[in-house]
Amino acid sequence: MTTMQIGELAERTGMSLRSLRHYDEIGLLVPSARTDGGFRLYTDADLERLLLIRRMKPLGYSLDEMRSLLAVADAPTDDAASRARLAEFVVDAEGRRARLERDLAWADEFLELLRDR
Amino acid sequence: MTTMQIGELAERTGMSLRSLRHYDEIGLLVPSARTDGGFRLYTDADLERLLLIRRMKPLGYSLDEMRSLLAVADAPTDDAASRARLAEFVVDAEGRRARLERDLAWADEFLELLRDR
DNA sequence: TTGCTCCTCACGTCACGTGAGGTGGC
DNA sequence: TTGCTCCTCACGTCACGTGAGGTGGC
Repeated sequence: MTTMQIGELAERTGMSLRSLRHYDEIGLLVPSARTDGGFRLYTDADLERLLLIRRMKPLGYSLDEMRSLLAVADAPTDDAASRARLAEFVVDAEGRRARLERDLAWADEFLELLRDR
Repeated sequence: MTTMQIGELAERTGMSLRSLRHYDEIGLLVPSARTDGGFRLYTDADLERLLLIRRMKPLGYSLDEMRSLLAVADAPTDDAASRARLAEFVVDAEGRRARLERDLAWADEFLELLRDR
């Protein structure tokens, strides 16, 4: 199993070391292993999870909500309750997506105004 | 001169009362007047300024940066130094705009993954 | 006069940033 | 062995949220 230290994970994802340590502290992204000396070791699965987190950030989820969503996404697909919760998340995410697109439109209005000066 | 109280401004822009009071505290958006009793009174010009602020928010400016940018935008157009600073802001804003669009693309990746489950 | 809207403290929160002081590993 | 990377506190910051307790204005 190939692993990487926190610095490599940070560089590959553009996240800060502090953010990764924070995600560990609150249990959002706990490294799969540690060296005897205490260095965090991340696997490719950890990297994938972090990329999911990174994709969720623009939608404005709190770290707590991300943890819930990842828990539901990791749950077995044949569990009815989990499927229902997942469906709720999708509806919510679509609302957030619409707001993000509205934000982009606002930003473009701003750029137009700025260029017109 | 027609004015409005903080509640109306909040409702018309979707901002919280607390945010508007905060913008007043730090000098980002100071109401043009107050009643004798101390109620904030906002003009249409104040509303326009707030709409500008709202358009800047998605680009991730700090409130301090917004204040600087608004100061430059309000400066006379024939001042060479101001024009130069404005041009810098435009370059910076375009970089932020690109990042925002990248964020939207990431969000869409997330939605795809979520729907595929 | 009654509510509804507004006011000012002032402490709390969320997601980290930023040193300080110390140690692990190729 | 040297230096670069990592570690854990722990306080600071930014943009507000959230009461508490009190007052203004149609």
